[in-house]
Amino acid sequence: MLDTLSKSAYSFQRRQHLALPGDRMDAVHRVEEGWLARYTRLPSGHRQITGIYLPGDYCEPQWIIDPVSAEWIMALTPARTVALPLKFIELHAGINLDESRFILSDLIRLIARQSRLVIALGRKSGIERLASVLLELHDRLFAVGLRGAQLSMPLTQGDLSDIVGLTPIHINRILKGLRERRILKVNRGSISVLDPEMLKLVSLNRDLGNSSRI
Amino acid sequence: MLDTLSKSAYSFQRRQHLALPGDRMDAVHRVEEGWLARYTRLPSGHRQITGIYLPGDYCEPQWIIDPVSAEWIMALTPARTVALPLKFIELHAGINLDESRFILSDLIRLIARQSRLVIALGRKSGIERLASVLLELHDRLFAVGLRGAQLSMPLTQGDLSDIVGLTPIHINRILKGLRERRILKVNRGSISVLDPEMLKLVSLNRDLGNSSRI
DNA sequence: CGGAAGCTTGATATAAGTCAAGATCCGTGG
DNA sequence: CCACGGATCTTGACTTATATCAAGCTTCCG
Repeated sequence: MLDTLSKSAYSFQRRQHLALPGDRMDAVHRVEEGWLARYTRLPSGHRQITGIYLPGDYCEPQWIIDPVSAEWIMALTPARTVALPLKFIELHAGINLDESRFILSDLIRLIARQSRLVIALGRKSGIERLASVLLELHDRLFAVGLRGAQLSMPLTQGDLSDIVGLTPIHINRILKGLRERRILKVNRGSISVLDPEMLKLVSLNRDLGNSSRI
Repeated sequence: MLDTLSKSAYSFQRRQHLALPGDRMDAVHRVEEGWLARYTRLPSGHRQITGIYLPGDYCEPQWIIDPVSAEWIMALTPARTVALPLKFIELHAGINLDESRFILSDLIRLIARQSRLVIALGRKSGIERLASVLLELHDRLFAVGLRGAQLSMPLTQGDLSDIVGLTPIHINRILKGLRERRILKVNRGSISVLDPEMLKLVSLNRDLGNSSRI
């Protein structure tokens, strides 16, 4: 009973922020529906997205340790979350141990995802980066049981460019190639993966990615 | 007494590994001396460094939550660490609370550093990336009280290229420019920051970085 | 119906990579 | 003590991936 009382539902419109840098938070949010992003703005005005939260993820699990937001957290689509107040998931209090363990293990996944993004941005070509990111999102959706139409990814070409650090124009050209090769289905504001195996190959192999001349 | 008994000292030669991916760890290491790096290898053979550990840092604080190493951990210089066995820093056990809090707050810093690296790799030019990374390392060294000669950074141009995701050749050219502008002192295998304020400006401003024609 | 957000494509510019050749330093074995 | 070989650094010439600039198109929504 305490448990249900302690949780409350939130909903966000597209582009609405869940947190701003410096905000002191009193809850970790579990995403029920929709997509969120954490991002930073540079002096140049550019935006870099440093992580994506999907349904089932805890949004900013590190708030369990330090409840101050370090970045902007924004809904990429209309979204619903459940707020899990920090006072009910105190680390050493012996209450809600399960929930706190889930959150901490999500924290591990967050770190692993950030590492993979560093690797993609540091050492992969444009097409490989894009393929890596799309494949990872596809697999994460699949893993939480979202199939069929739900597997379509509500990302703008501008969003993608802010994840992989490329120009929207260049994203467009890469997507064109992958669409023509029947690896992706690309609509305005959404992308779906038609051929995950092929996408995997593209994400790994520079030469494969480049060969538009087959 | 228990406390001293539970900690043991390790030392590593340059290039020696502290952990390999998949290793099950039984301790978090606190770095006493020297530099360590976490990195991943790509199919192409390239290496991407995803983080640097300096004296005072806990090496892989996430092992407190999941004691399986996700990446290679290697000494960049001869290094000494103290191993803090996980069984003595059980999260919810109420023992060694202080140490466990330190480790967890280090985890937060790890995430923040990874985010900054993503931002640098995604949205900054070569010179800005290099400046950001060098400045961050400089500031971290300074913050733990390493001054003077200790502030010199034992990084090879190859190491730097694997941090910022650029060719060693290109690193060399960028360093040349920064050396000529008296912002850095560059020796074989080590770099020191002569002018942190200027380096800060370079790390923020694309135009400033480009202007070799002053 | 109009305007904004998003997408598409072409032409050109530029940052960074690649290839090539040496130079310099450093540890190690004879 | 010296010679050798490997790692590291340096520089030049050329190539390529990606950015920039420019223009127009499409879809959606108020």
